[in-house]
Amino acid sequence: MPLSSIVFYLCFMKKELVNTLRDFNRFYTTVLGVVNNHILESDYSLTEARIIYEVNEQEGITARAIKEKLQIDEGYMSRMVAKLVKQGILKKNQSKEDKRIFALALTAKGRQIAADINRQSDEQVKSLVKHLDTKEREQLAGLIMQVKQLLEKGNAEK
Amino acid sequence: MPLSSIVFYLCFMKKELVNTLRDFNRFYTTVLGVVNNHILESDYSLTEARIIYEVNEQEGITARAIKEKLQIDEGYMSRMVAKLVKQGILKKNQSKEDKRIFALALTAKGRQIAADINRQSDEQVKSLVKHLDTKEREQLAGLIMQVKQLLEKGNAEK
DNA sequence: ACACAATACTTGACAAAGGCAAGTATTATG
DNA sequence: CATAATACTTGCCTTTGTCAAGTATTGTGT
Repeated sequence: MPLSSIVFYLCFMKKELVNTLRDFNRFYTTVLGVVNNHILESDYSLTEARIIYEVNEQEGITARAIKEKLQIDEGYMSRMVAKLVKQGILKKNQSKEDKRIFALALTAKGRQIAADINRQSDEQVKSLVKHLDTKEREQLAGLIMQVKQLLEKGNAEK
Repeated sequence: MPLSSIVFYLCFMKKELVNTLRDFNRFYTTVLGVVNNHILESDYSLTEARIIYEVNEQEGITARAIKEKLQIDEGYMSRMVAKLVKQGILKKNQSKEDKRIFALALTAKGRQIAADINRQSDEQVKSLVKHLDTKEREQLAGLIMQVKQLLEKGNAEK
């Protein structure tokens, strides 16, 4: 039985899930704050980076879909898209079947920037786990996937 | 071998830790956004709530210590403390040995509010795991403690 | 076909949140 | 004792985000 499991067990006996989760949330709020503020050392805000990421992942996605996935205010979303279009990063293709809808896509420049942001994000995350050896990294990857899976189970966040 | 482990294994084969972690970060950014915005339905902002929490945890903590732990801008921190003092939630006790330092503490009202925020946070977190059965909850608690432990290992965030 | 509701997005006005740099008061150091 | 360092404050500013009203388009019931 590895030490971490023993530690885990002893801890678990004293705490309830809610306290554990809240503790984790506080911890991770700071982790994300640090990570996100360093991505921000690029010229794009966290929200912009997230939007660019989503469009890169799913070309043709609508502003509405992103807004719902990322929980962004509708008006703010609209402005962000307008700003990114103006900067030549995004383009809007109006649907012919429904003129209210715009399919979003990255321009060539946008794809370049998405790649940059990806690289920077990778760097940030790498520095987060730089102190871990191979075995611990594998462990961590497994753990967080399981966490996500459990939390997604009923909350239907894709 | 439980299904989740199989799923985990299959997933792991295809992804590297960095991608997994980044995916988790995107996921958890939204989770925390939702949780925090609901706490925010109380009259206090996330940052205020975090400050109140820290003072409640450790009476006599300084603004500087909180600022460093939560990674808040110094000026912003100062204003937040001033605001909370004005609202009768915090009090500042100037140290006699070093007049630059103020030991922060909650007032009676402050403790009341801390309790309210705690209750609301509990509710929020509970709704996050409401779909899980007892066994899954125990699992989750164990997982997140291990995640935190691994991430804290070299980053010296207390 | 036509009023009415719903959807997708936009815009204006505003407030909250946060960052940066200079400033004050106090204490530590060579 | 001059200088640096620490703890906190303040002014100024930008970014970020919210809310409500508005436009254009499409769906729905009669």
